[in-house]
Amino acid sequence: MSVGRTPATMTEIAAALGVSSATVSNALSGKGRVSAELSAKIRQAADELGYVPSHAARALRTGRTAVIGLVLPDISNPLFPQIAQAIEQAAAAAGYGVLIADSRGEIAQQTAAIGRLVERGVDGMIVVPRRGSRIGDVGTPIAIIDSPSTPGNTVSSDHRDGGVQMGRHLASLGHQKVLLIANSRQSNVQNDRVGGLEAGLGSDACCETLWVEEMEVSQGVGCALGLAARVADGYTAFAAVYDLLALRALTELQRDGIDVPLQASVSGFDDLVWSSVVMPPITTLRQNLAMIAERAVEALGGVIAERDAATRKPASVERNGAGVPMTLVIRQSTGPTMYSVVAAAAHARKDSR
Amino acid sequence: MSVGRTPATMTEIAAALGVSSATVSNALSGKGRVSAELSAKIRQAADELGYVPSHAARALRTGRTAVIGLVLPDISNPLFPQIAQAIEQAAAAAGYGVLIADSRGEIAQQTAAIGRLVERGVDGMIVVPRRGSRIGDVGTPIAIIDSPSTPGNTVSSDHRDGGVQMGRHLASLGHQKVLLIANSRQSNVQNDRVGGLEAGLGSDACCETLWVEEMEVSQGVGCALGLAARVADGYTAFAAVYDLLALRALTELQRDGIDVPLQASVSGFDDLVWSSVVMPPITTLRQNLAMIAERAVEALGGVIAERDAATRKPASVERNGAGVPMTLVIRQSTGPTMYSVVAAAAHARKDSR
DNA sequence: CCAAGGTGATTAATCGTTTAATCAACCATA
DNA sequence: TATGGTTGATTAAACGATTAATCACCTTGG
Repeated sequence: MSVGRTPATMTEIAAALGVSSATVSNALSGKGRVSAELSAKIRQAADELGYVPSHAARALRTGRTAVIGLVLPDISNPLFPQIAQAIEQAAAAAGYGVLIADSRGEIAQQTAAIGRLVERGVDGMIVVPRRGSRIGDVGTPIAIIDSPSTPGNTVSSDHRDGGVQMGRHLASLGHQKVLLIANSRQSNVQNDRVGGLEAGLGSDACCETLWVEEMEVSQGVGCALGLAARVADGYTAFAAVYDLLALRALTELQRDGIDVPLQASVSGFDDLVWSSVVMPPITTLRQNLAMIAERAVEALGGVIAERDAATRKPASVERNGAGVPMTLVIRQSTGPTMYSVVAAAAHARKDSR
Repeated sequence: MSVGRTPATMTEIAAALGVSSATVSNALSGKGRVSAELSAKIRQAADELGYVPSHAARALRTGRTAVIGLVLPDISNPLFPQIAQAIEQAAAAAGYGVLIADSRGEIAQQTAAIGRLVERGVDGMIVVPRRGSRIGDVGTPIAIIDSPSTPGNTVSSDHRDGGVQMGRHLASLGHQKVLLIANSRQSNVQNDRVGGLEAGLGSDACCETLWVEEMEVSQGVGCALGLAARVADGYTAFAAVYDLLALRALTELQRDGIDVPLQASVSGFDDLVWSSVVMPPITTLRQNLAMIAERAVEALGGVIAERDAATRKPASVERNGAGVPMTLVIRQSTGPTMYSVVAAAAHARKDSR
């Protein structure tokens, strides 16, 4: 291949064609006034010489780096890869590179990470904030991916509606007594989902929410959730607020000899990798991360454009749009309660004979 | 805060102190000859004025961007977040920013992603290659994270030794008939782990390897692995080559009413998020990703330094070091076989009376 | 007293692109 | 034939840091 060559510069192209470098710049950017024929010749020469624009020079001159930062919270979040992938793809399509910064859980680290990105001169950044934290103005355009209830330039899934969908799904299967499993009351996302679930299940359903984080302070991290007892207590479904909790519930139930979904249904959120490979595969809600990423990048691009139009205000425009819909993925971890199954079976028996 | 200010430049510092900008540069970089007192004054002024070096200008002048690229394979790999985090941390410590590039599984995408990074002028890149792919010379320093059996400038865990550790652990629990569960024969990492497991279990153990990928071509993706039948067949342990497979095995066994670890043990690799929260928590091997990342960044830094010392060869130095050790994390998914438990219980009963 | 050497600072060029300002033709209109 | 407007290209000045070359000054030794 022709790799390894010293990449040609505009000046070289200009010299090769006997024109000025300004003309080359104009031709390639399509900005100034260049005759069509010369423009074509320049483009061709650029191709032949293997011209690669110098991002550094361009950044120096224009003050824009064409790089955005991606700040992520506790990276242990298994949804992270998908978000990162989606953002990277959307950013690449919009001509941006993506610089990552991990905030390692700590809120101070989040600020530090943002600072590092700013120093590196990113044009803007997309932040998935640590739950319960607020991002201050850093003089750089920011877009936030969190929950629609977060103020600011936010884009996110419609977590509440997702909850509603799942709630309706469970209700339609006949579940009346449902345990909602969440982790932290601090999380906007989790609260939205819980709210949605309650709404979707309807007012005649009996549901309680188990906040795992609180349970763990007394019983230790990774403690059993005591779900078998709940089943004995009449609960027929466990709706977790994200798949990791769903998995925890599923395995605990199975270990205690409870059949899923025959004796109890289990559902989650986010459709993480394992959700489809465990046995039974988990019913969950998938986020449209590609769309979220696109919107985030687009929103960010908008703010960036505005900002260098009016180089006055850092202008963190509030363009909080509608939430991106989530799609329900029904698998085998949810089903009718055993009683309805039995009833239906009896019904079928009667019918068939 | 003092954010939002126009960041001061070297020229401004120089003007404020009535010295030349070259002196400021020398003082701050500690390179040229500057008197100690002037140097101190300059440093102080830099602080007060809130000097932030322009990466763009520096990059333009020196040709080095202080950014490295991180190329990842199928991003769905749940280990990815941890790798990314570790790399980011190590890179930040070494003064590098990390630009991500996702190769979305496709091998062509991998090449494209690498190309994009090169165009952006990264100083080097760290590649976690798609399994079975080889990276060509792109005229940019590269470090690879894969398996010690990969040629090139590679750093990785000692997967084989990890397998040996797990094999010994299982053997010590009395397991003689073990099913190894892997996905693809193409993967160096998986092959290393399988080899290690076989070695660790010893020659008198009976073990077979189940290649899930091959099974799925005939039975469909996500098919049952038929482990219950294996248990009936005398298998007492299932050693998966990564945690996702272990999870799949665990849930399948539990669904079929087999008690883990009483009737069968299950083990994995990588200690992914869920491994500790499922019930029972999974025995696994943890990679020392922090160390791997450090070494990768360090190795890359070395190659970069060499390259701009001798601006001749692209010099992808072969500095294939020893594998980084993995650590065995014993949890509740592995235990003695039921028979030995029964035997031990009988033994105990006899002893106590 | 002069040459040699060291020290601390400055000068000026350079990296590659962008862009405002300028200029030379050329055509059309008064 | 001047005047004015277009068109197509050039000039030259940035952007901010680095660095080789130079310079002025001071010390030291012969």
